[in-house]
Amino acid sequence: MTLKKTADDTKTFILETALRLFLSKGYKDVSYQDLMKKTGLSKGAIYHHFASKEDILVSVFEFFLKSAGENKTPSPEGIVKDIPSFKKLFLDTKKEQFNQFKKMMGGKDLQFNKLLFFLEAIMENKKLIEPVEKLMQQEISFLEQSFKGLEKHGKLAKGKNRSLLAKNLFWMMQGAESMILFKNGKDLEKDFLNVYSDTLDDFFKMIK
Amino acid sequence: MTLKKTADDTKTFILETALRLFLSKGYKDVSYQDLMKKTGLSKGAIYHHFASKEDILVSVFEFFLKSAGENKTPSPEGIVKDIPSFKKLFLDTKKEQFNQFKKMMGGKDLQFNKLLFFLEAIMENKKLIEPVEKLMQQEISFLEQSFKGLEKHGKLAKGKNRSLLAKNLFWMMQGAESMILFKNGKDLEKDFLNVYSDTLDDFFKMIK
Amino acid sequence: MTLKKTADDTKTFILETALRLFLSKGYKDVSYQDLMKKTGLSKGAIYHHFASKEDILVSVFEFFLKSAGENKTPSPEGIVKDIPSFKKLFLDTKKEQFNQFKKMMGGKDLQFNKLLFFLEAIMENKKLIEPVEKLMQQEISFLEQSFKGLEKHGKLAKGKNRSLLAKNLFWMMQGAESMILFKNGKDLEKDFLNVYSDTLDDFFKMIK
Amino acid sequence: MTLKKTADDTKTFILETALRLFLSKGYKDVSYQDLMKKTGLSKGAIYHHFASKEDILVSVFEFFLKSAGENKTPSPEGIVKDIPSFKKLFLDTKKEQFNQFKKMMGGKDLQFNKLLFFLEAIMENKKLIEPVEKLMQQEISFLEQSFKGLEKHGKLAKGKNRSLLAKNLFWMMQGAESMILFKNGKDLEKDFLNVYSDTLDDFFKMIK
DNA sequence: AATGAATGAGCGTTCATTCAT
DNA sequence: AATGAATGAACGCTCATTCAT
Repeated sequence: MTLKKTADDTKTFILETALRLFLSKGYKDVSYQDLMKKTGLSKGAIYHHFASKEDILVSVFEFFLKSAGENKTPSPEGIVKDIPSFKKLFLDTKKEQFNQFKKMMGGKDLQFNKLLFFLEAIMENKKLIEPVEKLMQQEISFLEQSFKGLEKHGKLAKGKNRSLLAKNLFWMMQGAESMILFKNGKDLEKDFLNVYSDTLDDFFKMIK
Repeated sequence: MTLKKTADDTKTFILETALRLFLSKGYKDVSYQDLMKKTGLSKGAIYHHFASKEDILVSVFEFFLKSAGENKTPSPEGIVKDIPSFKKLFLDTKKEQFNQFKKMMGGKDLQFNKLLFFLEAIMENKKLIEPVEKLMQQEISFLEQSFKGLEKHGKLAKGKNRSLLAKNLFWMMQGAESMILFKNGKDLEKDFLNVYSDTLDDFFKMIK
Repeated sequence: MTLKKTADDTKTFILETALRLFLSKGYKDVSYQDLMKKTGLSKGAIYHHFASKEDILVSVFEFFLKSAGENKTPSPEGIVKDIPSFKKLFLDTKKEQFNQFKKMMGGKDLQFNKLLFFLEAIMENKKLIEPVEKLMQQEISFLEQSFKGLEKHGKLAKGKNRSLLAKNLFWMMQGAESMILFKNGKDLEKDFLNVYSDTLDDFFKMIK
Repeated sequence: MTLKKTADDTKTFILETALRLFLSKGYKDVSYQDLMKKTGLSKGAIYHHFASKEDILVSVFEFFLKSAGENKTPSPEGIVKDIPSFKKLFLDTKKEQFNQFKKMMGGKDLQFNKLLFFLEAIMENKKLIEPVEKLMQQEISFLEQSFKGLEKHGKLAKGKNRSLLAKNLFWMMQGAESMILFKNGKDLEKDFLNVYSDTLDDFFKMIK
């Protein structure tokens, strides 16, 4: 067992640092100066691992997607039996995602802005549109399978267009989420979880 | 009637040009160089009218909100009688907004990104949070009054929480809207209107 | 008797304002922006009265010299009878100069820096060297005549080179004065008067 | 021994160039354009070595003081035996300082203005007040020890306040020195040395 | 693998000045 | 006598990138 820092370690370390910075300040506002300061590496070292700032962005994006995709609950369909269990699963999954984020952000603050990160990334490189859409589709799938579970246990009227329900719930979540970013809450994590919980309640109230 | 260019004309002209640029490239990516090129004015002239880039942003923002707020349909409650009339009113309103935009954008391209504009503006100046929220609230109100009209004519079950319906529909719209930006459609306006139409259909299907 | 503001009034008003600014911030650091703000006039108005910033400097300089030259005690030779009367005359003259300054500076602060003003003025326009030297020569003359008075009343050994004494005392004063500017005294006027008093004492002690 | 240009070489080279420019034109009038032209380096390169223009000023100032402080005559007290030896020591010291300066200024012109440099530096950064005062105090000390030497050899009446004499002579020198700057002499060095010589003569004549 | 010296274009901003009104 | 719209050059500074070591 050796403590020697491998090239991969350094690359990953740069990616983590860059992700943290991108999420909190936005891609445009992160400079090599910032990266140097936060990584403790020289400009040359960073250029040795990544060909350009855009390269960093793309790599960070992939890194982010990989991290975000890791903690997938295997089969919501088998878990969700009724609305309370759906809600619990959803909130637990989100909590887990937050913990993942916090770990990524150095455990300190959760002052990130995913939306800005996505938008800037996509403006800089159109290739990133596809993975973002895929990520969204994954989340919609997760919801759809949950609805399937509900239906199986008679908690959702048969014949409902589950795919449509899932998509709409997802957008409602997204919209409600973005609202938090416009506000200046103290405890971002709590705000998010509250919004998720309320939105779920509202949703089921709405579809009766 | 005179053709003399007044100071206000120039200010408005700068604001229009800046709005166009901000919407298509984002605040960060618009430089005084761009503004000079597009307005035909010198840097000094622009600074004569606006104290700083941030001042331009704030002024553009107010200008944008004023423009967006002008074409308000007076009373959706009186107009909406059933779902088709709701849908027609909504789409007509959106079409009108698009025309307003297109006029603003010089009639040429509709390659704008409202979301990025809002996010960057707010990141640059927290005072802009409030007007954005107000604008959103106005749109939600519009929807709520439409639901009231529906209810009055028996097209919506009595006792429904109309405010909740309105908010959720708004978020669904927002989410669906943002999806368009991630895609690379040829005819942005048609894409938007289609999405609005589909989303409305989905919504009413969903709440039965 | 009329209250109408004449052109001369405005010119003088600009000069006073400019002098105040030059003395407190230095020529280089005073912009037309500053002049506009402090005079309440427009750029064009200032340019109407003075052809350029250098023109303002030269005019201000003449204005300053005229003001400084106005309060000349007519004949120190007739007044100075002994060292105490010399000291009194000198300090009174300086006090009078300060009052003149304070009036000029709007009665408020005495945070001026004559030395910087002279140096910058001269660097900008070599023609200003001569009047500065003349002003200095006037002050030296004042001292020389005082020494003449002392000698006449037997308070100064006959045969002393009064011109040399005057010049040296003047330089000592200048040096001591400049020292004040390097320090950050609270009460500049008191500091100056103390230094003058001490320097005079030292001087007479020195030449026995 | 290698001819490789090290980072320190470049830093020192920038400092030398900046000092030269500051002394001849004043801090305010020296731009990065000037620095680029005179050093042959790019703006970015200069910024790589110094964080800001103020940083350059402070560093130049320290560099100047270090250079000025290097050529200290060890013990004037042991060397000065009579007025001629005092005068010789003083003029030799000044000549040595001039040579140092000339070397610094590239051997070419001696069109510097120490006074303006000090004033501007101090106005830009109050921390520089202290070292300037210390430098002045060193020169006064030098004079005081010379007087001690004179006294020891009976060339100065016992009981004279040597400290006071030194301070006053220093200010006379300063005043006389500054006069040179107001004039437009052809041979600055000769002018300075003449003034020093005359002032010393005058001084000893004055205190008899 | 990593350093940091150097580049050159671009940034937002301030400046003194001109001129039509 | 006075306004203020407009100019264009210059300012200090930051940026992503290159490259010799």
